[in-house]
Amino acid sequence: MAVAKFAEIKEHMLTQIEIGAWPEHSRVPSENELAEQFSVSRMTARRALQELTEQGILYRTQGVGSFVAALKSQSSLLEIRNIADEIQSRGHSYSAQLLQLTELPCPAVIASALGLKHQQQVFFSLIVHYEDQVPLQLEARYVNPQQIPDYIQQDFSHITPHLYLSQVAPLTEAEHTVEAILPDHFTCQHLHLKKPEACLRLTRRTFSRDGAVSLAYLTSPGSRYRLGGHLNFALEKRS
Amino acid sequence: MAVAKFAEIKEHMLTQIEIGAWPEHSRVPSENELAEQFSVSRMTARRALQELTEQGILYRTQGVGSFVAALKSQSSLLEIRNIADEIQSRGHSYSAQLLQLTELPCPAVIASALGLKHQQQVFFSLIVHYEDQVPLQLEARYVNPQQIPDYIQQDFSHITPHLYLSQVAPLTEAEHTVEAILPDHFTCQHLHLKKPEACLRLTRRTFSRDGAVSLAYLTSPGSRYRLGGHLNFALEKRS
DNA sequence: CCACAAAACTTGTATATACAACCAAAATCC
DNA sequence: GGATTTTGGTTGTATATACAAGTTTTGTGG
Repeated sequence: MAVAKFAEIKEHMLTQIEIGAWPEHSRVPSENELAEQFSVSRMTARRALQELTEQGILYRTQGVGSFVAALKSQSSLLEIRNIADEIQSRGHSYSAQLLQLTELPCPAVIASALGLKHQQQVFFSLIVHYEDQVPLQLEARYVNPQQIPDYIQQDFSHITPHLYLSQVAPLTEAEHTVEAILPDHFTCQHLHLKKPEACLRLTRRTFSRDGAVSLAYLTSPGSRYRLGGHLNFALEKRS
Repeated sequence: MAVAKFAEIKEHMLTQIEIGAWPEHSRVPSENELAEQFSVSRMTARRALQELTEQGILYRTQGVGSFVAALKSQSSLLEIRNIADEIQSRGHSYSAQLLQLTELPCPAVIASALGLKHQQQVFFSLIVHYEDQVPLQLEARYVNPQQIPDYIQQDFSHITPHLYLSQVAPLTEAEHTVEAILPDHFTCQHLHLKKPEACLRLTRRTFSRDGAVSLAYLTSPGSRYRLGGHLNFALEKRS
């Protein structure tokens, strides 16, 4: 089977929603109707409806029917984005300046976060990301050399570390913490802040199947950046 | 059927994982084995495995088997928590002080966020949350009176607005933005800050089936609070 | 011993069927 | 007209079966 039938049905339904043929809160065909239209069993049609529901694209009520969910929840998950994409999608120009790309002995905090031994060598990169020539984010990143041995050979003026890493080592998870801090002198300098102002610091630890890959500290001035737009957390509870 | 069979199987498997009987990356019973153990059809056993996989608790490989996923991804989603629970789960004492609970004409920003008309009446509450007598968060909340007409009659010294709202109007979505700000004088006062320091401001808009329910501004000092612990964003991409 | 084939087992997809639970609208009764 | 019951449609759960697709183990032939 080239492509699964339930996937074809999903495709079709997504298209209908995207082109506006099925507006928000409108009713979509029932399981039986879809089954007949696509000449499949009800269970197969059901699977398409089911998965779209899990993705938050439909909602269903027993005894009533299936409906198109509000679009605002759409872009939803998957917000581990590349800052370059993020800036460009706002229609602004992106550039970056590489300040450091070295190998250094691992500080204790980093070692425990990456599952390395203290003083073991670790890759370190320091980059400033600019939006329209204004510094938007200072990225300090530690990378596990056991998992990404070629990290230090990359040209990070053309590709962001995050994009490179996600190409080389498919992420399985990412762990975040967000803090509000007053930046030190060094950070202020690179972010072109005349005096310290409240900054967001996003700490991001990424994992692949084989363990922790990298630990990044992403610091952005509060006046220039905010996190989210819509960070949609899932509300699903374990059943 | 009191409780669905597939749910019982999930329960059993979750227990085994939680008590450590099935460690990380260990193999769990196959579809056929589960089907026999629980005297159900393979399709029912499959559903249990399937849903646990979608929740990130298992991972499966065709032709190989099903395995327990790494625990670090566990607590994961569902981080729309009650601040009272959050504090108490850290073993600290929680208390709250209600500063205001009124009805007022809707500012334009709030109106558009809640889908109300400008100057229409809206409920407003202002609360300080304390952890061990130290102010941890200032909560300013606007509530849609069309959806929650009884909001203003509640006793928020015994129940947090968020908990009350989630009981009355089941959330379907929540939208967040996170900013770093320097608080104004008023906020400093209520958070017992002698001088302004970097604060996290989480803006949370919640929705139920019928639209926007409430808009909350949650401000916490950066020195006392950080967001996440582990905000695990899902990496699932639409198929 | 090694290479290859076959078997056994796993998950993935699909079907046909049955009944339960739920809801809304239509029909009926009073 | 209004309350009640019936009916038909919808989603939810469960089963038995079949075959496809992938991996590992076993067996066989050389």
